[in-house]
Parts: sequence; structure tokens; C-alpha cells
Amino acid sequence: MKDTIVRASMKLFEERGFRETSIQDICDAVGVTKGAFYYYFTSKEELLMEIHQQYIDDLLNQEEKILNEELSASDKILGVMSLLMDSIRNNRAAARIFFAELRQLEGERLAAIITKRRTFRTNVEGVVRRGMETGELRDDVDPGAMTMAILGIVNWSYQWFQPNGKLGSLELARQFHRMIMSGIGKGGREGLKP
Amino acid sequence: MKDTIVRASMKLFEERGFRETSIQDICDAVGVTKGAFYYYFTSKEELLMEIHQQYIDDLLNQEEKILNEELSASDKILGVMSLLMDSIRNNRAAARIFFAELRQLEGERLAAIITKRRTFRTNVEGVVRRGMETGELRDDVDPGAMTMAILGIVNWSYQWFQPNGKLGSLELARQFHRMIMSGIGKGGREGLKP
Amino acid sequence: MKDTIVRASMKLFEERGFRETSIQDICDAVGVTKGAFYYYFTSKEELLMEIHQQYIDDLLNQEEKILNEELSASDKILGVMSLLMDSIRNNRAAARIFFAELRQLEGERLAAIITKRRTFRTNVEGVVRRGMETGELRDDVDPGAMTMAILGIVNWSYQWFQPNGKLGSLELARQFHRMIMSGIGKGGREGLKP
Amino acid sequence: MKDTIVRASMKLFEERGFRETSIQDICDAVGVTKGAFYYYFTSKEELLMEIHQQYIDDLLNQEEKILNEELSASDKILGVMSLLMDSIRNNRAAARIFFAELRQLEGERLAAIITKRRTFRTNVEGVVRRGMETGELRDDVDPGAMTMAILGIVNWSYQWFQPNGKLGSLELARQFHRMIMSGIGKGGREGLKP
DNA sequence: AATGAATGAGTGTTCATTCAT
DNA sequence: CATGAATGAACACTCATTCAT
Repeated sequence: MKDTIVRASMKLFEERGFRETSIQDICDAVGVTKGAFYYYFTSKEELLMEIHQQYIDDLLNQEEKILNEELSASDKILGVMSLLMDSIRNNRAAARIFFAELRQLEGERLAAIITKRRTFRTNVEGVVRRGMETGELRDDVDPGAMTMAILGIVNWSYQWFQPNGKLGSLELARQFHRMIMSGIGKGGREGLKP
Repeated sequence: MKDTIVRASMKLFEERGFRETSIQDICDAVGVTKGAFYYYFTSKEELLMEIHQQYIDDLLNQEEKILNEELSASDKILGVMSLLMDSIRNNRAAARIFFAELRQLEGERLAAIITKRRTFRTNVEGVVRRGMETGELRDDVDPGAMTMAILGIVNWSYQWFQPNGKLGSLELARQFHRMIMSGIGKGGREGLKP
Repeated sequence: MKDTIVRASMKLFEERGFRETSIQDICDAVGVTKGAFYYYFTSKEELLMEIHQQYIDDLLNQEEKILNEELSASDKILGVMSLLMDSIRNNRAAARIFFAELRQLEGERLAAIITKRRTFRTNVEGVVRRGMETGELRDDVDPGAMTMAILGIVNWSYQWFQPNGKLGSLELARQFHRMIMSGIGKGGREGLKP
Repeated sequence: MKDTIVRASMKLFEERGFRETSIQDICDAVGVTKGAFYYYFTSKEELLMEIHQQYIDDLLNQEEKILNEELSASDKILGVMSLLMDSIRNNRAAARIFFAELRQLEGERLAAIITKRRTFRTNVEGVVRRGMETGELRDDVDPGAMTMAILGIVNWSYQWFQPNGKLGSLELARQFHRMIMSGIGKGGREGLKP
């Protein structure tokens, strides 16, 4: 039941937004009364928290697996990008909520999610930094900025990515990765100081 | 007065969000009554529209200037990225509202803003495509996807960019541009089909 | 100007009702600002009063003429009925307001109009009473009730009378008068106690 | 509770009018909060609809009974007139609202009530027409106009009828019926073509 | 004679939440 | 487990009216 409510609300939150969806809307969709809702959740915010938690925990789990593998920095970056693109494809509603409705959390709940988000990002930044140290990646750019760029590319895709488009999530991740690694300029490495 | 209201509301919308800010909040901030607000705006949505309109119109104007200059594709891309980073830096509140509160517009207003946003993006895509045709840019990647990547990097920065951070908006744009053009991989062009 | 406002507001009050028409609506229709309105009227209620006053004064004037003529009770009744039907036909908006928006007046203004309305009615009742005394009319019915019936027939017509219908106001008044005087029963005077 | 609200609001609507009575007024009168009101009604208009519906449905039911009896046209007309006078006496508030606040309904609701009102009227007109065909009633007057006259007499009474007056509703209906059937003129049938 | 800006009290409506049953 | 009734605080919006200019 609790899960039924979570799933129904995810659909509604994606379509209309968190604030624009009332508890009544959710109850109507599930076919229960408000009393039932408050038996399973203490507040609307807790429901939102549940969604955030599930999403970020899943991401962190998968990220950990990639990080623990014996891979080059480049391949780890590809792995994380694929992971995010996939999760946006397969979990569109949750992804949208995760990126757009963080603000609706408050206090401790907000802090908890922010911490986990930071962990996810810091992990990627670690990969980038180590890649620079080992010489696999250029070290004349800021590792933090590059991390934000990498995440920006994939995270932003929740705004436009269509699962039925001509490029799938994996193919997109590959092309993004190619750009990040080799650039799209043709004649050598312009912009690089010698 | 109208402008005073717009400015005060931008601040509040940025801090709390559009839905979370009441007309009363805005009036309290400005020091007028609700009647005064409705003398200048017919609805809360109209106020939001005003903010969106100003922001996107300004962006389109500046984009046009860059597009009309005699520049390489690479430089035009740098120009657009700088433009966006700058506007996020100097117009933080408007940028945040522009990216996060599109959903709150409805009907014709929504359509009008979406159209302008699409124009902005299509213009960038045009630069990328032409760069590929002239041989300045690699043509083994999808121009649409690359455009989204470029815009994703800078647009996403409204979520984390701090004007007081160690890297300024221009420096960030330059580093992002370098990544996009040359990649951050070191040993040649991995990922490229021969 | 004052008259222009009265006429425009009558049209609007008829279409939408007094409460449902705002001062702004009236000003828009006339093409002036609210300041101008309040130059000519001290309040919305005063405007309504003006309409009531004009209407009832006109009715009272015409009624007086009929009453002063040398006519039978029957003819006087026909005269008053024609007068009311005509005024509903020619002054549809004012009539509708007069019958439907009395309630919107308060205090002295309300009292003044009620007094005049009573005068109009009492005058008709006087005709009926005298008709009964002189033997022209049956005296086995209540004169007050008969007066209310006579006025009810014509006053109610503001709800349904269409100037373009197959029967004109004069023809309707005649048919109503015939019914009142002779009844619509055929075989003699049923219902009458011997 | 729903019924309590309906009854309290009927009283207030009669005294002050629909527009002039706020939801808050109703809630204060009943002793509940606005939330409770909106638990039972989706809008103020729905409450008004409820009142209209109850009133006209009751009227139609009673009318049908009269129509199905084996009665002369004259008696059926008396029956309908008594019915309306009675309902105005016993249900003064509802009657007043029914006659004066139709305008406040909109769209489908308005259409539904108008349809039922028309049915009531058409039924009376049917009695009049058949009375003319069978020769019970004069056929040198317009049946539609006569119907409107009959209804006008009784409907208008909601404006003046006092239950405590010297004439009761039944006695009034009888006197009105006598006038309609036999007229109040004394000397034969003036106005009749030979 | 008329404007334009502003007020202030009020309106209908929404909604997360509570709680006795 | 779950319901149905009810709360209370807030919300966007309206409008008759005022007044300095």
C-alpha cells in the first residue's frame, strides 16, 4: 500500500509538480481516503522524502559499484554518466522530482539529501582528481569545474531527454563521454596552452 | 513602482520559490497593499511572465549579436557560454526563476516562452551544425546532442555557481569551452573511430 | 456626461446585474476613468437611485394623467396596464433594474422608492375600490388582492416579454384586460356564489 | 449537516440576497468553519443550485399529481395556483430565492433549471390549450399570454404576500381563480366580440 | 472637469492536517 | 486499518472608494 501511494504520487508530482498536487489528488488516484494516507505517512513532506531517499540511495549504490571496479578514470566517468542517463530514462518521474523538488524539503530532511547528493558529486570529483594525478587526464583545468560540467550535461538532460528519441540513453552517454574526453574541435587542441 | 515590484518579487521567488511566495509577501517587501499590486499586474502569473520575458529577450538580443559577428564556430560557442554564465552571475535571481519556474506558466504565456527558448537553442545548434559542415568541428557526433551538452553545462551552473567562488564566470566559461573543444583526456583522441 | 453614464450603466446592469457590474466596467463602457465617475456620482448606490427615480417618476406622471381623465374603472385599469406594458417594452433595461434591484438600495433611498411604489399601487387600488362602489366592478372579491393580481400580470411580464414576439405590448395589455374583466371561462360565471 | 447549511443559507439569502451573503455569514450562522462548508459543497453556486433544484422538483411533482387527476381545466388551473400560493406561503425563503436569484446560476446549472421551469409552464399552457379546444375556455385569447398572466399573478405574490395577512393563501388562490375565470367586470362580458 | 495611483476590507476557495469512531 | 467529518490558516483576487494633482 505504502508503495502504491509512492508510485501514484510520483506520477502526479512529475505531471503537475509537488505543490500543485494535493493529498486528495493522490488519494483519488490510489482509491483511498486521506485517513489512509496519514496512516502510512506523517506528512506530505515525508512522502517526498521517501522519493528522494529511494532515488539517491539507488544512485549511490550503483555509483559505488562503478567506483570499486578496476577501471580507468575515463571509464569510470563513462560509467557514472551512463548510470545517470539510464536512471533518467528508466525512472523519469523520480528523476524529475529529484532535480526539481529539492526545495520542498526542509530542515533535517533537506540536509540529509543534500549530504548524499554531495557525496555522489564528491565521488565523481575524486575520480577526476585521481585521473589528473595519474596523468590520465589533463591537469590544466579545474577538477571541480570539470566535475560540475560532466554532471551538468547529464543532469540537465532530464529537461529534454525523450526515451523514444533517435538516440538512446547509452548512445547519448557515449557521445557525451567522447566530447568530454576528446573534445569536438577538429584541428588539434586549440585553446590549450603549450 | 512596477519595476520595484518586479525586483522585490524576483528576490523572493529566488529565495522561496514562486508558489511559496504569496502576493502578500511581495507587498510587504515593497511596502504597498495588494490593491496596488493588482493595479500594475492582472495576476501573479503575469508578474512571472514579465520576469521570464525580460530574461529571455535579453538573452536572445545578446545571442544575436554574437551570431552576427565574423567568428569561428568555436568562438561563437565560447561567446554563448560566456553570455549564459555572465547572465547567471549578474542576474542570479532571474536565472533561477527562468530555469526553475517555467512550469508555473500556462497556456499562451507558456507557449510564448517555450518558443523563445527553442529559438535560443536552435541558434546554438545552427552554429554547431555549420561548424561540422565546414570541417571546423568533428562530424561523428550528433549536433543536437552536443548542443544540449553545451547548454547543459552552463544552464546547470545556476544550481551551484557562486559569484564569490575562486573561479569567475568568464574563467569557468573558458575552462568549459576548452573541455568541449579539446576534451580532458590526455593521450590523444580515445573514443574516436579511426 | 452624467446621462451617458446612466445609460451605459443601465445596459450593463440589465445584462449582468447591479452587483455583478463594477464601476470599472461602467467606466470602460463610457470611456472615462473612475475619477470622472465619482465626480458625477457620490456612490454606486446613488447611480442606481437615479435609475429608480427616473423610472418611477415617469410611471407616476403617466399614471396621474390616466387617473385624471374621465374614464370608467375598466378603462383606467386598461390604461395603467398599457402604461406598464409599454414602459417594459420601451424601457426594458430600466424596468428590469427597477423590479430586480430594489434590494440594493438602503436606508432613506430605499424608503423613498418604496413610498413612490406604494403610491402607484394605492392609486390603482383606489380605481378598483371606486369601481366596486359604483357597481361597475364586482364587490365580492378583495380589492387589494385584485390590484395585486392586475399588477402581477403586467409586472411579471418583464421576465418573459419579448418586444419582437407575435403579440405587441398593446395587444397583450388588451388581452390581459379582457381576462381580468370578463374571465376566460365560457359558460357563464362559474365559481360565483349566486 | 448539509441540510442545516441549506436551511441556514436559505434564511440568509432571503434576507440579504445571494450575492450579499458571504460563505462566512453562512458558516457563522451554522457555527462551523468554511472548511466544513466546502466539505459538503464544491462552491457557493452549488449550494444555490441545491435550493433551486429542491424547489422546482417539488413543484413539478405536485403539478404532475394535479395534471393526472380527472379535473376540468378550470379546476386544474385552480390546483396549480393553490399549489404555487401554498409553496410561497410555506416555503417563503426558497420561493424568493427561486424567483430572484436565477441569474446567479451559470452554464449547465442554469440550463437545467430553466428547462424545468419551462416544463412547469408548458404543462400549464397545455391545460389552457385543451380547455380552449374542448370549449371549456374562451378561445379568442392567446393561450400563451393567458398562461403567463395566470403564473404572473401567483408568482408576483412572492413580493407582497404576507402569511399573516387577512387573506390566506388558499383564499387568495380562490379569488384569483374567480377573476381569471369570470372576470371582475359586472355588467356582462364587455370586451367580447359577439 | 478629470486622472491615475493607491487603499483596505472583503470574497470564494484550497488544502495539509487532525481525530473520534 | 481505515473512514468521514471538520479545522484553521492561508491564498489569489476584486472592488467601491479616496485623493493629490
